[in-house]
Amino acid sequence: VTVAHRGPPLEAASVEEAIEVLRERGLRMTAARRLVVEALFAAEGLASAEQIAAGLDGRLPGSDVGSVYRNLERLEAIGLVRHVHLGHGPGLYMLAGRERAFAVCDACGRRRTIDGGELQQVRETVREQLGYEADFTHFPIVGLCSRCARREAQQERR
Amino acid sequence: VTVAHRGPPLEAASVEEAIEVLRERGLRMTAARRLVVEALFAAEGLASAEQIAAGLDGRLPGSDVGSVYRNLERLEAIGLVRHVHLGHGPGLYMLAGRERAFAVCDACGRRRTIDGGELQQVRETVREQLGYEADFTHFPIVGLCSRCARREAQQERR
DNA sequence: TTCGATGCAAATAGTTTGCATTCTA
DNA sequence: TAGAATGCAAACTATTTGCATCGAA
Repeated sequence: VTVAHRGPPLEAASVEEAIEVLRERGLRMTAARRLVVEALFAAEGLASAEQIAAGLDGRLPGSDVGSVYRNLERLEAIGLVRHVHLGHGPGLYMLAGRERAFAVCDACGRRRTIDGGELQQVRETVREQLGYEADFTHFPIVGLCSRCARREAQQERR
Repeated sequence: VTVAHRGPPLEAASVEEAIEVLRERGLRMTAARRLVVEALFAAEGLASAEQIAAGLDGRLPGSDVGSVYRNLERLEAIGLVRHVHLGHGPGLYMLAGRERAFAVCDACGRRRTIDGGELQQVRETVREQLGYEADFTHFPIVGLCSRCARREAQQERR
């Protein structure tokens, strides 16, 4: 299953920087590995293992899915990469770096990126109410976006 | 994938009541269907499709997994059942009824049930901060439970 | 020259689906 | 007795793993 990385995520600003981190952690630099890292930078957001293996639709060389999974796992173990589950599809991978969460609307399905700062208050409230140090980076916040909430309220009024 | 049920969940206090609801919704009552409902009542919490099909380890007759999935889907569509994804395993099903959420600790893995009331404040904060009408019933709140948070803080101090 | 990493294929887990048959309403 | 639901098996999606081979350090 997933190897949880404890401690702060690693921030890599470029492919080269990420590769340097890999080396420091004792991982070898190979073509397949480089591809995974490049794909994650190129994706500018989220990508599934399948997409990475396919070279993001042929934009990059790509490689074997099995190896992609193994590499994502290793990169995740050292804190360079993490993944989210936004719904019922495949897990989606991203560079760890800055804290970012997601909100998915139950009605329209649109998803929104949430900056870590926007969650400070929410985390504070969760701490008070539940005594939990919440981390909203693995699963999204699911619910109704303001637009859909408004629409649903209207429909009920009829 | 999942058929989202919109509107309030249905509360059924007993197997008989649930069956009545099924009938009202035009669903036929069959042995396999009854088993799914009985299993969910007997589970007193969460159960996977596989577990239900196995009759909760032989305590109940059980039936075909495919049919169990189909039935869970139908029951979910009418709002009698819902499911959660607590981690990387199979989806876990429960009777819809009362609002309940889950919190899972990243470190010790323990999970806790959260009553809907405990989340009012949190939902309020999410509304203020993100403009979202959050629903914490599909994915758990992940993070560190107070005990593990304390332990981690101690270890860092060293 | 040694292991770590790869590619390929097979295995596994979870879930969905096609179809002939059964059974409820 | 029409059509909803079942059981069984096959298909499918996401992910993991065994193993012979390759290549980075």
